[in-house]
Amino acid sequence: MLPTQKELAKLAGVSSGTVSNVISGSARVSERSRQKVLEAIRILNYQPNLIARSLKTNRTKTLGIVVPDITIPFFPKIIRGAECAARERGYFLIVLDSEGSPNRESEMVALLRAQRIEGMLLVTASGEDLTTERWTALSSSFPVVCLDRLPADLDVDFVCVDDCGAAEMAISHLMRCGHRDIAVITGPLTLRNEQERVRGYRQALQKGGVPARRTMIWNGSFEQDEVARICQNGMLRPSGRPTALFATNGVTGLAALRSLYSVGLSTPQDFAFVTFDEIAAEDFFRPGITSIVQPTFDMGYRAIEVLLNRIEHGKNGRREKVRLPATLTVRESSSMILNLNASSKRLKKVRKH
Amino acid sequence: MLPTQKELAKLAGVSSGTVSNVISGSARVSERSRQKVLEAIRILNYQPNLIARSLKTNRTKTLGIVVPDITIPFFPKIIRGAECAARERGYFLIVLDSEGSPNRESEMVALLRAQRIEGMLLVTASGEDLTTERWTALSSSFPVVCLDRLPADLDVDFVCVDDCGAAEMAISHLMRCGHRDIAVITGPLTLRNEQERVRGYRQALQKGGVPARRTMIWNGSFEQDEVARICQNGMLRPSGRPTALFATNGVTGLAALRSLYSVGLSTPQDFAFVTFDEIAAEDFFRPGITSIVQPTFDMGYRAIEVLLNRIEHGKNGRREKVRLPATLTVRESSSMILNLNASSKRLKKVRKH
DNA sequence: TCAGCGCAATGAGACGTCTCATTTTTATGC
DNA sequence: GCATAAAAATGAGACGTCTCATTGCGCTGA
Repeated sequence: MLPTQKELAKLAGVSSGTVSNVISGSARVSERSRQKVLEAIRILNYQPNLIARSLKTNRTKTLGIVVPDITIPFFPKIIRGAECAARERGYFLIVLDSEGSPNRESEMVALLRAQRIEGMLLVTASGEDLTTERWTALSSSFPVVCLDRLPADLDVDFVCVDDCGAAEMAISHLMRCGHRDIAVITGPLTLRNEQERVRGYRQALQKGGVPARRTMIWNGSFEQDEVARICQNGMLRPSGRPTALFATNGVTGLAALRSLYSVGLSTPQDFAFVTFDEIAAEDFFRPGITSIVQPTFDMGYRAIEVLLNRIEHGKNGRREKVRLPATLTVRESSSMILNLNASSKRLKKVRKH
Repeated sequence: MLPTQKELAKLAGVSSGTVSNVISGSARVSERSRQKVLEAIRILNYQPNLIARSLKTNRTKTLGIVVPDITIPFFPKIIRGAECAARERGYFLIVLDSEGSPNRESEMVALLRAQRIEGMLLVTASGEDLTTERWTALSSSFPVVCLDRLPADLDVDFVCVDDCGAAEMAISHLMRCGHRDIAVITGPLTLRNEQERVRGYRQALQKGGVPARRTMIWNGSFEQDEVARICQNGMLRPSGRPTALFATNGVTGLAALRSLYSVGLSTPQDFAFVTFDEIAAEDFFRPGITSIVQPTFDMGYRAIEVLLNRIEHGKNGRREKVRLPATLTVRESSSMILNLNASSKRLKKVRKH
């Protein structure tokens, strides 16, 4: 149906080898032959069959990226950066969604393997599940670069944000506003970067001379209901209530905020709030949410660079470990200097309801 | 490197044909041989080479989707639905981003053609540019289903929302709140669905007995600056100012809102506001924005169904034209009954600044 | 004129799979 | 035990491309 090189050869009156040489530019061809072939290409509207080429060359010029949930805005932005870098270097990018399930993640990787892709970016769905064996299985067929979420204690190429430093920056900011009782609500702590962010939280408190208390570290998840329960318990308790809340990721942060609003608490009146990731970047929405903004495009872009490095310049050699800095965008949810009296008065009213 | 059927055959002690039959299930194989082959597959960790299979069968089981901007939240949601439907039917989905450029769009389609995909969903970047010739070029190699944005006057398979009806619903809602001076800010009117949405706007006004005025129809775009200029001009003019604004898409709507807030106008105090698409779905952000919510997942899902129908059951036959209903989510940006006095007083204050 | 050289062009073969015509094995009935 | 039919297994060939060893050709200098 679609024209082949053989047909081009017949039309141009040259051999199939010459046609191939014109198309791939892999050998010298006389100007006369070249023109005849190009003309034939034009006439037949020929397009090389990448399938056949891949079979012969054993190269697909295709990369993959697996993310846990493409509808979380964080990931499309990363994908954009990755796709851009891939295209610039002449590679395709296949996007797959593991829907947060390690099983589906393995399926996706198997599919990519069957498609003979040359490398993959992985934002893993599994945290602790990513054991050495699983990692070996995942990365046995092609290079894999981890993105955002890192497997614990494995020596792999990765690109992520300086989670610890960013969290520390956020907490320091809250402390400068007068807060001492700062709670943190986390996602699943099986994820390495969640741990790092908690570490940054602790570190900032320590530097500020405030002891980190267990009752202020709320081990949450990505589940709306679970986060709601935890946050409501923590915020409405009679004593030892935090004046500020830090969420270690956007999904959890949104769930926390949603749940607290639903019981009548709001930020910044009742608690200061800072979250990793942008929830609503638009400054005219109230409350404006102070956020740690990750360099999403760059993360995707750099990750592809690391991956192609690995693909094109050897499998061995030191793993690249890239940590990009994040920035803090201060908005009203955290910008007020703490006033303990006013806030505890308001809270009493809320509790009466 | 990766094991092949030939190696399986040798290990299992059967012929390559038998191995193939076991793997593809295309012919009867004795239980004994089947077990031997399965065992060999297990031992060698064999995975079929889809490249080679595709070359032989001329089928890739791969579909494509091209969207104008993956970072607009609307599209990932569609992609999710499409990916889900594709996977259920055993197809891959390659996601590409045309970045709103018709040229890049053509490149992407060429790439997909070279990859020998079997069909494609297209949210076209070009509006008026999508002439019959261009369409023929795009769809000459495989079936194409248009999504969301439709080419004008072409008989194609498509899935979109009932744009006209949804817009009509939004405007009727505003009229029920007492508004008569309702402006509409559009995206590029080269896009067919933008036209449809304006048509719905006109239709609602007509049904309500209000003449549509040219000064109330603001022909905008996706560009922040252009939308800002238009909206600020329209909203700050001395007389004939609209009391309500309807945006025909989320990108334009966000730009409009941003620009009006930046000059001190806000909704719902100074103007009622309704937009196509969700800008911030979270109900605790103020102002809550009344929005037309499209069934994004379903759109993607249905589009794949239509596409696979076309692929698996013949290229000919009537084009499927699917229009899904959208819903209106009323929030505070439009929920107040119009009070002309209050609003004009506020406006004067704003203009003085 | 012709050997020697270098550039062009050639076309067979391979990549891993599936298909299908053919051969071999097994089962059945007498 | 043998003829026959049915079932199973076989392996060569093709898909479209690239590669590479070989051939063809024109030019140079002796």
